[in-house]
Amino acid sequence: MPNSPEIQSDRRQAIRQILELGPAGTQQSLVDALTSQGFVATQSSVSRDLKELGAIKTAKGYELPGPGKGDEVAEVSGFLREIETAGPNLLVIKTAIGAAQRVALALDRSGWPEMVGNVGGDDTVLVATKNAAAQRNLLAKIDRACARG
Amino acid sequence: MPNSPEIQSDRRQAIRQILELGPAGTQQSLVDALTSQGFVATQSSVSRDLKELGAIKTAKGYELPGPGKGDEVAEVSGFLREIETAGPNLLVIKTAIGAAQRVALALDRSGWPEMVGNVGGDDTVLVATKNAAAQRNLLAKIDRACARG
DNA sequence: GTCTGACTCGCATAAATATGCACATATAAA
DNA sequence: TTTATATGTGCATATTTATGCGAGTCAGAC
Repeated sequence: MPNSPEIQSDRRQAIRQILELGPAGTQQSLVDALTSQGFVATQSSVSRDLKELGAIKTAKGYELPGPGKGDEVAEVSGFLREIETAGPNLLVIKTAIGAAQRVALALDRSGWPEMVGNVGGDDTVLVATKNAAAQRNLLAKIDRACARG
Repeated sequence: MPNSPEIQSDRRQAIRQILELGPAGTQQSLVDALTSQGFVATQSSVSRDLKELGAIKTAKGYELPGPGKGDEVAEVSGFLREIETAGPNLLVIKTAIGAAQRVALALDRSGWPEMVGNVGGDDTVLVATKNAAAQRNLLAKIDRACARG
């Protein structure tokens, strides 16, 4: 029983909030917490959500990386000029002259899993992604990072 | 077949070095890497080592938190005056006057798993640990952090 | 309307991780 | 030395997490 895309994003927002309060020991505990908030989800979905949110597992449980993860990209957002897809698994990012290396480095450090690798030239960065879905996600994430930066 | 404590610490050092090079996807891959370096270990031990090292699991695999984790404690090391054990699971930390709160906060943020909780007074912090082993480890970690700070 | 393609999800299960237990060694005490 | 206590380990397994697959839903094309 698939949900509307909205429900998914609401659920992920809820997970964010729960993790703000403190680490979640197991995915099951997150499922329970979500349930008590009226969300319906299984461990499977939570597993996928956590990956998508970029959560990390520490000795205490799941946590969201503090601000500073992904912010590397926000910091260079001023250099970005244009982003286009090229085929199903390549992004072409045009940057300010000479800024491509810096942008490429920031992307590397972001730790975003949909990115397989990238190369920075002078004013262009090529980003390889696993597939079209990853390509789409990554594009969305970069957009979001820019909105913040 | 238990090992001398030295082997354990060497192995953990080796794990540190391996993780410096890049994230390890699974614990088994770490076991293999260790084996090829002449260390004998099973997944069980690696699991325990990773917890002890404070490793985190990201979408890419196991990583060591960059410098900055545990450094919270290093930053307040100047306020520390004396550390003593009290029973098998309590540490009593004497600090500079008025600094106990700040030290307690730093300890909280360190994320060290052997710490169950702590309370800061004016010049004294009480730290509760699960047991004697955790007490010893924590003491060692604080010492190490101070050496750096 | 039907079709098609992209997407999300749960189920079942594969894969990975954590841990209780027993034993071997080390360490300390007597 | 002998004895007692503590620690580290592997094995076996419990627990937890990830994922292949099929079903359900939606949007857009026709």
